[in-house]
Amino acid sequence: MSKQAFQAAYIHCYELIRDKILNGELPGGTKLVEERLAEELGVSRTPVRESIRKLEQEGLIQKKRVVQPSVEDLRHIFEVRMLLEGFSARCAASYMDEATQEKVQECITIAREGTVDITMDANKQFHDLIVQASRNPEIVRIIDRMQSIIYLFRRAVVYYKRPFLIDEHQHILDAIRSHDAAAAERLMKEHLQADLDFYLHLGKH
Amino acid sequence: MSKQAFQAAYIHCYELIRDKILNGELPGGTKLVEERLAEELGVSRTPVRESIRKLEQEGLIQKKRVVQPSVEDLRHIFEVRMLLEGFSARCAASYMDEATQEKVQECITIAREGTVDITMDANKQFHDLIVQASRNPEIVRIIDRMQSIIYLFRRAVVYYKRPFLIDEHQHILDAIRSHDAAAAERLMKEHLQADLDFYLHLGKH
DNA sequence: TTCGAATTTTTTGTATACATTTTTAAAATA
DNA sequence: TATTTTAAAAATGTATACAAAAAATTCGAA
Repeated sequence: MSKQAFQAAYIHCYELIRDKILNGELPGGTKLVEERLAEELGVSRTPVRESIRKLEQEGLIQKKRVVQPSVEDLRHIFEVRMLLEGFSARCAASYMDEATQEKVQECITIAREGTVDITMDANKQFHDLIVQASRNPEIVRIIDRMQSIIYLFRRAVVYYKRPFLIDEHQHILDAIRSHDAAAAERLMKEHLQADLDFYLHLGKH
Repeated sequence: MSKQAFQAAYIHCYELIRDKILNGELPGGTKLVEERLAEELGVSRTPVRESIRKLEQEGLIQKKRVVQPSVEDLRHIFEVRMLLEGFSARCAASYMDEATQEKVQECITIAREGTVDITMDANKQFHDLIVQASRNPEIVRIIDRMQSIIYLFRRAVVYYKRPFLIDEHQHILDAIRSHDAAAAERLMKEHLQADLDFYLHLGKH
């Protein structure tokens, strides 16, 4: 049996609650009551409490309520993404090894043909690999922390099949492969801006 | 009596433990034992536990031990600072109103003549005001989260009286005042790089 | 001695009870 | 009816007890 067969309850709770938020089972605005969740998950309030605190730190919960990110929130997050992921793309153009470039290419290929879920995963992986090329754990952590909210957003984008999204990914990779740092950064920023614009436009309906 | 006269114990604990870490009473590497801290602070383990979790999220504690940031950690943090504070300085050149510019000027003036503690506060305030000019709460939050580790660092820098530090602040403000966004960003990045270099050089002794 | 198994001690994780605070609902007054 | 007061309930914060896990120590054998 694996050494990790047993998982502390509070970690398990954290993941369960997080998933409930991300898949919409706990929609934005819902008040999280410790006792109710405890009963639902079959544990005491203690681990639930810790989970909620952690989710609060991550920004998915605010004042015991599930966050419903506003358009402004999204703008702010994307501003940070453009800075940090743009920088990461620039690094990738200098540092990323061939094997990783191959993996990035696979993400693009898979995303072209997969189901919605597979495409979402592949697109996330695409960004993750580039962020990791920054070789800066702080940057990785910051982007990771925003991931949850980005996730809620990305779901909508892929669901509506934003045109050119995957082509843009390909262009970014091409720039990285030809070690054109300035182009990689610029293309990444434009790509994120397009994502954001598309999303904001959707909100108009 | 004010409505906030009473403070939840876990908030109080958080602040006390945090201060103990920042002022060196709990030096890097120290193992934090819930029960001992609880006794020391005169509360039960419950609020202490929550405080530790929060400090873990903030990066001041890792695996129950007080973090001792490595040179690499510092490099990574400063890379992020250069990106985000550089951007903020750029924004400041466009958006910062005159009243705030005045406040920034005061920070510089105070820092020139104050004691070590006053100078530290003023320098922190200088950076805070510029970060706020980004008008992006995400950026403010990220920088704030790094503040604790930055604080430990800044203490050393001011203690050893890095030359030109305040002059550089003045140059940045001048660029902001003349609405030269590119210069503001460049000067801020150079300033942070100089800070980092100075610190790394100190470490060589 | 040195290594490793076994045991003790320490520390953490969880449940539960109770106190305090906040929220909600109800009643009473203008 | 609207608004404030008061009472009720619900929810959170805290302490404490116990169980499980991790760490430290002891002991014996090579």
